[in-house]
Amino acid sequence: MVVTKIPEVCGMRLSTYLRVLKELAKEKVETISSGALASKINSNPAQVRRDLAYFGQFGRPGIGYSVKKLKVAITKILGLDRQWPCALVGAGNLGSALFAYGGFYKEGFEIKAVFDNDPAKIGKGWGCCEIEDAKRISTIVKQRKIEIGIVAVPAQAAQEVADRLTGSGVKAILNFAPIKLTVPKGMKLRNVDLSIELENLAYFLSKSV
Amino acid sequence: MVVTKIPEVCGMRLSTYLRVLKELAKEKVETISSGALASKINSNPAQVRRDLAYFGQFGRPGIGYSVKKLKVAITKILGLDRQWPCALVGAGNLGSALFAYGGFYKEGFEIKAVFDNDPAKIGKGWGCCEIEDAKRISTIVKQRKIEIGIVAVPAQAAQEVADRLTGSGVKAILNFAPIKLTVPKGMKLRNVDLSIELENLAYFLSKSV
DNA sequence: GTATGTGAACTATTTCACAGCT
DNA sequence: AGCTGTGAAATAGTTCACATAC
Repeated sequence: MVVTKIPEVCGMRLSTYLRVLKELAKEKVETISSGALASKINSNPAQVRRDLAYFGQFGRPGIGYSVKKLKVAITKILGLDRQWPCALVGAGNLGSALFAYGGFYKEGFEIKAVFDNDPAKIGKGWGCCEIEDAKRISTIVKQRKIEIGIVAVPAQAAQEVADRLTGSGVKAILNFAPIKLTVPKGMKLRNVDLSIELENLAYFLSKSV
Repeated sequence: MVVTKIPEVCGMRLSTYLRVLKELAKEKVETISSGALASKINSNPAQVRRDLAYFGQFGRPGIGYSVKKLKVAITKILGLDRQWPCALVGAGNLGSALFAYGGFYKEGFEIKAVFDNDPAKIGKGWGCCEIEDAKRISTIVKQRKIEIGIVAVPAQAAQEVADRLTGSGVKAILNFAPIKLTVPKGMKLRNVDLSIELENLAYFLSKSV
């Protein structure tokens, strides 16, 4: 196939395919067609086939896709065939929720350090981690070869945290602070903004009246 | 202007514009150009002008946009000029974080009820709310005229919760459970999936190697 | 018959570029 | 001069439809 630009959203969809495939694997389903896969999520057969075709030829005409093989293939495409050492900054409510949320660990995202700047929290044991002083981000990130930073601090502290993370070699940041972070070029940044999600609902509700 | 279809992502961008405008209003800035606004977020002047033009003519050639007027206009477009009664289902870690996160209330999203199915939690006071039995969702949602449901329960409980919410007149759902919810047509659904966000980072990191 | 992979058609969205207003 | 609003062009992404493989 000719080299084609892969749409930005494709990665996101691969994640959802993978989730379905894992479910199917558990149920011992052996093969699945693009149509059947599409109907399990909000999609259509052509979209599924196209998305997969960007990365190779995984299916067999007349048969469909081998659940097991496709699962392995997508896991690899998404880079989930390895561990990703993460640091969580912010041990407040949101930080706790993220830490407790088991979903990360399962996919290879291992929280190797937790930081906060509240003296009352520093030193407390937290699962396997001990909460450490945010001042020590640089040292520890380098030491533990952390690659992804999760920013769960208030807006006004977020940029400084991001600077420390990027300055210590983190390659990507998942930002929960409701602020636009400035990061060096080449750094991957994703924002999850809870207010904006709700506002978006309000927008659609208002429109449809 | 000719009636044009408004891109899906436009609402999301309006939210970010609004955030900047609020900041500017605080700083007593009176007007701003599309270029200056664009440079404050990751955008460009043409995009900003186009987004605003979908909804009317808010700017003045040679001058720019009145910060105050544009703020009011976008607030209205996004449906944030009113209160949105919300129900939070799930009083676990994530639920707590969402409840504690003040950002909602500020924008008119008022959490009018909190539900859980854990007997140890039911009855406990939680800020102004009392945690109520998830069995009572229907009654209370109707009673309090709740319009938006926030689902912060484990995946296996999410569909049932969603069914109860939609069955009691909720018009939109913000879903944090890592599962594809099925909702009646016309219902607005947004998903925030923490694992998928992280997976997406991993995907981009893997690609760029 | 069934289902893939993929050019080609189509649709959506962004960006250019400029007439016209302040 | 500076900046908006908007046709038109360019780019991105989705869906069709069919040759081909099982």
